[in-house]
Amino acid sequence: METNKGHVILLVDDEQDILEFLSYTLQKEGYKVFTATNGEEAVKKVQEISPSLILMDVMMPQMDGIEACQIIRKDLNLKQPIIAFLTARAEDYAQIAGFSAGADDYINKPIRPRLLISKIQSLLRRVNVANTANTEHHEVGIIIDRERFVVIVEKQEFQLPKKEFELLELLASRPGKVFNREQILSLVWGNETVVGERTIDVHIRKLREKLGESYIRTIKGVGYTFNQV
Amino acid sequence: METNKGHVILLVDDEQDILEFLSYTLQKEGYKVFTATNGEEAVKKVQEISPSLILMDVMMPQMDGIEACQIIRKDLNLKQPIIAFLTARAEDYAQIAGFSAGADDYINKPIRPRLLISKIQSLLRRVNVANTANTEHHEVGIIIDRERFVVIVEKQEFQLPKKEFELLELLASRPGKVFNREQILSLVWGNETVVGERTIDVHIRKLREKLGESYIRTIKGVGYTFNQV
DNA sequence: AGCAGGGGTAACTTTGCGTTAACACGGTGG
DNA sequence: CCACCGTGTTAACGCAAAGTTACCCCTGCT
Repeated sequence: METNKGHVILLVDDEQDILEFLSYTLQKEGYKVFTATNGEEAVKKVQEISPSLILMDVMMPQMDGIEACQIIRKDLNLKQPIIAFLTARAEDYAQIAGFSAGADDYINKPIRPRLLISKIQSLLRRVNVANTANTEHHEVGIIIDRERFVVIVEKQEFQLPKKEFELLELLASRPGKVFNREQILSLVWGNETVVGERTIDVHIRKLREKLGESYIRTIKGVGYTFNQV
Repeated sequence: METNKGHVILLVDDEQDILEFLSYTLQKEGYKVFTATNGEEAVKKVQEISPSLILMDVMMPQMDGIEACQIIRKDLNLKQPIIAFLTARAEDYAQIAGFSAGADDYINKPIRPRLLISKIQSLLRRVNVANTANTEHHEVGIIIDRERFVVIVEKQEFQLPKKEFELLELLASRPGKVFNREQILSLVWGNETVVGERTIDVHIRKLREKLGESYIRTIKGVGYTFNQV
């Protein structure tokens, strides 16, 4: 899936071994990877390369991850990246502090590569949605907030059930693109699960009921698309 | 960083060499350092100087660290300091006892100065986080006081048990963010401990019972979130 | 020993999401 | 004009997730 490629990831850890290992793993997946060995350096790099995602150790010399996180979050000139902390066990409190400092997720050491990749994918999917949503939402008037699991349409906030949310998230991730039923099924439901075709219609119906008729358009014989304009 | 300065640290160890060495290291970083050579002395000093942080050896003559820790924790008149034990590696058991006596962390000997500094910074940040959290949550109508382990909702004060407190603390650390069960389990319970899924529900229930129904919202199939507004 | 409270589990209930089934409707081609 | 296809719409049902309650074990205190 070429949507994974091209994302810029910043790795921050004081241990060279870990940096190399992760760097290798992620580059193999097609990401552009940059590194830093402490918080101070990380903040500088963020300004230079404006990454989509930061994977950062909590405990580091010079400036630790939480402090760096706070600084990045406060800088309104930055394109805000997703920040995930790497933590060893027994640092529970640091994790909590991490959340209140503005972290989006955490990943526990020791790192399992496969799990890491899949977490990264799901984190980066947010960006697609958030970005397109943010840029488009002025025109479209819709905001999809995955973190809070709410959708805001014309200043009205909706709390959608899981599947409806995921479906909307998919469609809105690329406004104008027509998703066919096969794609929708495999992206929202997954490749294994087999459900009847009518299921999609029903969820579309519920979405239209809540958001209004104008957001999702049917292309007969093809699929559905999230309305631009 | 300015926030580090001005913190009062109490060192407790029976070996004069260590006291001097640590004293020197920490003073160089800008902390105000006091010392004691046994538990008894430590307890007295705490009352006098009311430190933010205590670094204390476990094994000491007169009164050992664990006993001193218990006494300090029980004294409700004290501004509760953060307590970290200094331990040799072979004292695993003492560490466990230390946590149940109310310790916040432990630091293994031999002490690596840089690591020590960074740990201290992260420990002391708790105080800051707790403080900022207090002000933030005023809007929400809830105050979470980590120092006194107390939650205040609409002017009513609650003494929560540890697990309930930690769970609430996590959720409230980022109002609006949805935490899934996996995250909750690993952040509140830790990664190794395996507890049944229903355990979370039960604690959520107890919290709702005490705080009222409106603070914690369930997002079915996703997780829980602390309500804004 | 006895008691109290925290923490966890087990078992049952409740809820509401996701899915299906059944039918309606409109366009299209034979 | 009607048979068919793709989709819209609604109601109903089953099931998994969350709620709830009671109970047990452990620890600490008296």
